[in-house]
Amino acid sequence: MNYSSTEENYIKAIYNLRGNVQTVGTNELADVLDTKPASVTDMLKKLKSKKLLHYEKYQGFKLSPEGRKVALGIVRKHRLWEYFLAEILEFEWEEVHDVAEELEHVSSRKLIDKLDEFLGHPRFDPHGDPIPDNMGRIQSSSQFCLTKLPLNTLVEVSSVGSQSSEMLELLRHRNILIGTKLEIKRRFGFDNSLEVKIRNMASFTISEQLAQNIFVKYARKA
Amino acid sequence: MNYSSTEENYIKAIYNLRGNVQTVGTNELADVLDTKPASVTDMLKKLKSKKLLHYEKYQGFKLSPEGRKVALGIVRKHRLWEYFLAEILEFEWEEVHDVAEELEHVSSRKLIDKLDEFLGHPRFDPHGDPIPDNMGRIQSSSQFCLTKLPLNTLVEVSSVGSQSSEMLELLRHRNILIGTKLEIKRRFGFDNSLEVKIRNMASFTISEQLAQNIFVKYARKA
DNA sequence: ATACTTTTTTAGATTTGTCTAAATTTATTT
DNA sequence: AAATAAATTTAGACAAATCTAAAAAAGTAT
Repeated sequence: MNYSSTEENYIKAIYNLRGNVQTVGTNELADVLDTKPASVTDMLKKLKSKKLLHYEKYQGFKLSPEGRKVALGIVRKHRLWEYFLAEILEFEWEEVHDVAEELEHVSSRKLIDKLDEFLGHPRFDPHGDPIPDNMGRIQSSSQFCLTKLPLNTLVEVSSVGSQSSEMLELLRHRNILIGTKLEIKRRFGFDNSLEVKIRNMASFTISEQLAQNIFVKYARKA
Repeated sequence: MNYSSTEENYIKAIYNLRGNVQTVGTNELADVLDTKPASVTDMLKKLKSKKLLHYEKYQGFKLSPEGRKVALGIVRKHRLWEYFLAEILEFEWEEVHDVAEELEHVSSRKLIDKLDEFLGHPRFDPHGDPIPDNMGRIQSSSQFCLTKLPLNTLVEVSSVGSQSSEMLELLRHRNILIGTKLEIKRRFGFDNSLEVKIRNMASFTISEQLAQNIFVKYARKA
């Protein structure tokens, strides 16, 4: 099945609003899509008739399994394009979102799988959000980017966002490896650099660019 | 100004039908756009009101200078994406067109200029058609691809479509340089390979892939 | 120059996605 | 539980791009 850009934007917005768990409201969706509630209602009927969501009037709505699959496909495209723009075309990371909003609606399946391959199957986009694979599987959300970590919380490094040898060299030099336990002591607003503490070591600071490529999960204090 | 995908497709089709010289007919345009003459008439009025073409009813139409500028912008995007698909993502050259039809409507100017830079400012797409530069200048049409050359016509190599060192090495080995005079003696339909003759040398064959990267202009017999 | 054919345009309808304004349902107060 | 507020849906309209069927203009033939 192929869906219009508008339909895709609705699906994606519903997905982004609530992974898929709770129910979403009409006003809320109108708000993020920058449109009117009446327009949302019209589209909901259409998406329901295409079996992309569960919807009963006045009762809210949520994606169906099929709708979720579509959403993950769009998210995959969006995040791969963001990665391409930032890593290959050297866009600043704040600039990538709007362009990716357009690119994500290009429909060729082969395009996106070839792009994925060319990029080396990255698992996270420049914002640290996970990229679904070509089967629609997404990294468990218990993992997140170091840039989003609250202070003084012990976590364990679970993956890195790129395989560039320069970055891996830097990580090795800092003694940051998969499984390393660390916490953030301070955040400097000026350049978003972070002061990092690893047990038994003096704390040190790392740049925002590096932090964006480090993904962690909560560590049991054990 | 930003134009809809549909408007862009009309502009591009008019441009492709006649560089910009003669007048185009309604039926003819309906035909290449796979739509009906009545729809074409409607769109002509709209494009005229936007000053993208000269049009008087029943008298045919052609692009205005502004329309031509828009057309060249779209052609540039189309051909750069084709080049990207073929050279970077390793699409077969017959596959690139349809995907580029979608990508060409992505509007970011920065995207296309960064892409151009990343690709090394290629001057020809995988079909041998020239890529307009970011000022809308296009290689003079007196230059064309070796694959489109009639038999037994003396031409002079004027440029090559890629700078890959492997290809340049092969060209050097064949004694094909910018300025080399040659003619095509035979075309083999099976694999589209070409038998090439350079003065004072035994003729030899070159592959379709290589021919696609050789651009020539008519040589004065001098 | 009259009749026929082809091309082009008009008129009116359709689809998609949107809107406003009014009506309806659900939720919250008191 | 009645009144009020908030969220949601309906009804009717609009713009973009398309279509069909019919009318008008241009071109061609005899």
